[in-house]
Amino acid sequence: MARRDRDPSPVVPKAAAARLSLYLRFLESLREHGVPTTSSQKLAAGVGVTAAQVRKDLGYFGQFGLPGIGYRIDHLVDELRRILGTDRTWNVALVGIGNLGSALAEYRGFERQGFRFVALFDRDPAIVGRAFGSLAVDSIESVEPVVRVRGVELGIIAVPAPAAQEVADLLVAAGIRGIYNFAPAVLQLPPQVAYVSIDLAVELEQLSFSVTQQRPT
Amino acid sequence: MARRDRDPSPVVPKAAAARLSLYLRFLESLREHGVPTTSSQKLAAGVGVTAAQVRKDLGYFGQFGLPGIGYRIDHLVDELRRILGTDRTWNVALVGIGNLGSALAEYRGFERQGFRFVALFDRDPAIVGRAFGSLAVDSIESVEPVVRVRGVELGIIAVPAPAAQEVADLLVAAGIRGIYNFAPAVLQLPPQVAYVSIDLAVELEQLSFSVTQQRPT
DNA sequence: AAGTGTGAAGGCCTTCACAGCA
DNA sequence: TGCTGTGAAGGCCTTCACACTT
Repeated sequence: MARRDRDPSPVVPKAAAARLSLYLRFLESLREHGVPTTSSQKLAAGVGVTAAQVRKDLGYFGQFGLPGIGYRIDHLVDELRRILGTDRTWNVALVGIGNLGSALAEYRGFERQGFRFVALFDRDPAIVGRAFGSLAVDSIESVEPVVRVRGVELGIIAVPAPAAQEVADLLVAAGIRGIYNFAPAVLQLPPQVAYVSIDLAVELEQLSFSVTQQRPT
Repeated sequence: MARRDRDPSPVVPKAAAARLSLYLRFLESLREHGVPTTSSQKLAAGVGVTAAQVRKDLGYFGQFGLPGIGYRIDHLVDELRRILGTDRTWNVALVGIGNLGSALAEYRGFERQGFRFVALFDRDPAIVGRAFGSLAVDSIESVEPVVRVRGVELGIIAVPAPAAQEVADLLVAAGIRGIYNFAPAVLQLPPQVAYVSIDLAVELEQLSFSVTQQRPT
């Protein structure tokens, strides 16, 4: 007996989605140089993949190219932004204003892509109240009301590993929709909350592994 | 006609190597709690993969388990460190002492895994000379001699995107063996130089993509 | 009885190759 | 002619299943 609604939306390989951001970065830099169109070949060379892969990846989301011509950069940039969800502004909260958190709070790269910090939290009373630009650090106690009032949708966790799960639970309880975790810990989250995790030391270990194996990544 | 030396060393899936670090983190935390042994099942639950995957991944590097018992944690930690190359200390140089670079210079997580900063560089005269712990920031001009004299093997790039390739070239010319890049740029490097790249904003875009698709990563 | 190590099967992702369009 | 879009083929990675070990 056939099941209805089996796999309702197009299945996009996770790896393909990850490359979309790289394509977008490269297209933006081309646009800054006034280039009007490009090809899958040039795009591929710019981000270090094959031309077939570029076409296949874009093909999961629609038809954006012109046979014989290539891709109109303005158009493809708009489409990629829409697909990635960065054609709008996201309200972001940052929890943990230590070394890494402070740097993230001042990092300009997020804002450029449509991510805006609207709340900063820390547990340490010596840090609560400190100002970053026009934003003041709030106490971790006030996560729930602040997240709701300011319409925070994404949370960034930059606290020590032992506190990470607890912070994640707070953010989830406050209704956050996605978590970006820098703590070296694996978080347990409900399936409806999106999750991206980066462990800076793990990545560095991958480098020492590559060097040790005498093989470039 | 058969080719000699075809594929001389065991082929390890890249993804498998990446998980080794996660296994190591989890094992270290178990050890801190005084646990003497564990199983592929428990290890898998701790890092969010399947037990078969754990056994397969470890199987690429040797036989570390005891049938009926599991894995001796002390032993497996030592083996993983050896495999990942973190059973020794690595001398690391950090280039670009802005917000992110400053945070990385003070981040304790690297040292804990055997990575030691022995040189800091920046182009800005206002930053050169500033001290981080016992380390002073050197001018970018002195990369080559400093890298050679202090035996730097790995370089971390935390400069703006337009300067990243130039900095990478300097590090390569100085004889560095691996580069960890935080700049939102794709670097061209000779094949013998290992390469790991993280774009913090790209990862955040993956989060907004997941939320937009209403699908957890 | 419990749990590893591993060939075989399966599935997903990448590469190939070319029809079709500008 | 140049380049995209896309089925088909190929390859890599994951999952399965069980022989084997303690």
